[in-house]
Amino acid sequence: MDAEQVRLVRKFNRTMTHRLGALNDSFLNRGRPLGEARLLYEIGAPGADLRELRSRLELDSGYVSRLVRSLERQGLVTARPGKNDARVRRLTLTRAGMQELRQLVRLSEEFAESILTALTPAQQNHLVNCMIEVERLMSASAIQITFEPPDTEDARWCFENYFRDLGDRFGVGFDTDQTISAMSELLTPPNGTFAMARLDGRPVGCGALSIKESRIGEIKRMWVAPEVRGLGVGKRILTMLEEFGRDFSLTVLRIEANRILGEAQSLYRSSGYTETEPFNPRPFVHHWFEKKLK
Amino acid sequence: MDAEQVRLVRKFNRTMTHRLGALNDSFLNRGRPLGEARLLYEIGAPGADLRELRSRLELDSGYVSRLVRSLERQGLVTARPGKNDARVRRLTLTRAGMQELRQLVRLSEEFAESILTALTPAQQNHLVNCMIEVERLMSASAIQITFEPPDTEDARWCFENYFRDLGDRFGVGFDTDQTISAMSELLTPPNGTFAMARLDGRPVGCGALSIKESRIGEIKRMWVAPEVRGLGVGKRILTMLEEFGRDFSLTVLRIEANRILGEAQSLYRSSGYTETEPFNPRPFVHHWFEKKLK
DNA sequence: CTTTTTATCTGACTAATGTCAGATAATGGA
DNA sequence: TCCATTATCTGACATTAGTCAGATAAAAAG
Repeated sequence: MDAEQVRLVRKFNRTMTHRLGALNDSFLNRGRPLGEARLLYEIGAPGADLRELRSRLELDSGYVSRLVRSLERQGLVTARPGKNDARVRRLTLTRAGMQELRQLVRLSEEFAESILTALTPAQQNHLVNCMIEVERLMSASAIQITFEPPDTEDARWCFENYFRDLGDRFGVGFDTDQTISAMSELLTPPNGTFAMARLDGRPVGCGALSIKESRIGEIKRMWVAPEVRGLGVGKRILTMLEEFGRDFSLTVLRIEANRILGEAQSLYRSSGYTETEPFNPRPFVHHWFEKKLK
Repeated sequence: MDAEQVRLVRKFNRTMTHRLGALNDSFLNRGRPLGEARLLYEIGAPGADLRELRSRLELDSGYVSRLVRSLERQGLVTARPGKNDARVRRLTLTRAGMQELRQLVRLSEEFAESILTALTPAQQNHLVNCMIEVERLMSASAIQITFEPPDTEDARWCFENYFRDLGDRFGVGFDTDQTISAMSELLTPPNGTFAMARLDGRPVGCGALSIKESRIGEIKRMWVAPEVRGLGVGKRILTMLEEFGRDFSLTVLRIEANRILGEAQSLYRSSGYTETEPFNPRPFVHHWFEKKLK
């Protein structure tokens, strides 16, 4: 690891902590405790479930409870039992709460503007582009990949995106609902497995492995969200699936690929997969890869 | 102001606050209150004056006093009266304190490394370059320019840099000491003024105006630190000096410039200065500018 | 040699932030 | 129906963070 680069990243972290700390203290902290302001901000215009806020902000349930109570007393938030599940409290902003939120948003906008106005238009553009790159590249390290059950709402969301992407590229609609539900058992051990990539809890990619005849696994449904493509997420998912394959003593992994997804093909090739005979001719599949596991 | 750009800057602020907040909470906060850890980190290997820490971290003197006391009790820091000024307490880390500091540095390095290792070498390079740009461009809005007395240590430091820059470009040494001390009175109202640009308290630029014969001011010692060049600091200093000139009913401002500093010349031209006859022929001066104040 | 300023310390507070162990009620599954 | 689980609430704490008004001593100014 290049020590100079590490130094520069640390420097960046320090100055950003300093600058953004100043932001949070002076802009969001207007007469109201920071915790309350943050909560108000996170509830936002569409409202939110208390449960969700707790996990998003990683706060103690008792603490959140009291914060919400305080916001209620100030007439900024209303809490009512959820429709589907009466245990989960649904929080929405009152009219006064919306007013406050707009105030907070305004302050945060002013801060952003104060950064931009100091620059020429060309510099503004350059700054924003660099920010986008920093965000994108830094997110790579925050992406976590874990094995998960394939029948959650998030998994379903990934599958839908996977099929939509396919459909977009081929100009064909895929009948997702049927395909998705049929899969759930096949993608659970010992029949197979399902890996999901998450960024701050939000799904941003997935991949599945289903075990066919003895010792042969088939990798499918590899999908990576557009905003994190090029960050090596696909490769990491593939590696996890291969490890699972080894643990289950598989000897060969196969992948189908189509003509259009060139990135996918080069991922497979660079991961040691070699093109073989069609092992399972199907529509929209033009290439067949396999790799022997050691 | 472009709303989309403002949105992107806000998004950047949010994700960075989130990511770096996680860093501060989980990495730097190892069994010790964050305040103490920060202080330890700021004292650092070379030690620091308590006074300096107070202003750098913007903390209440009572609060710092107690934090230091706590660190002393833990055997991490020793405080002794300063050599030059026995009021100013000099803080140094004990052996155990150094150990702790190394621990903190190590954690922060690990965090930086975890960001980099997720990327390919080319991406690492790109990320670091983007970070540098973001830091640089964001610092523009944090630079504050104020009128200050010209005989402080910081002013002196700026002057030395100014003369060093000149000397470097002409391959000549300037006798700074004599020139600097003689100036102090000329650059204080009503004889003139002195403006200093600061970034987080650190001087990063200066400019002076001295009032000559009736109604004529001469601008001199315009200097901008290399790391913030191109951010419009020179222009802002110039504008401040012009405002001062108007307040003192000056009608004309003059500037001398030399052949080599092309950036300076274009700054003057773009600020409405026009080239005139030599009003004060001197070595190393090749261009004379003036501007009528309205 | 006074007087003022500066740097720090101390005591007395307050508010914010957070933690933990039950209590309570809705839900889901056996 | 009964039981375990889940989501939240409540009370009782503890710690952290921060403020403010003097007190004290060294240094600088007059």
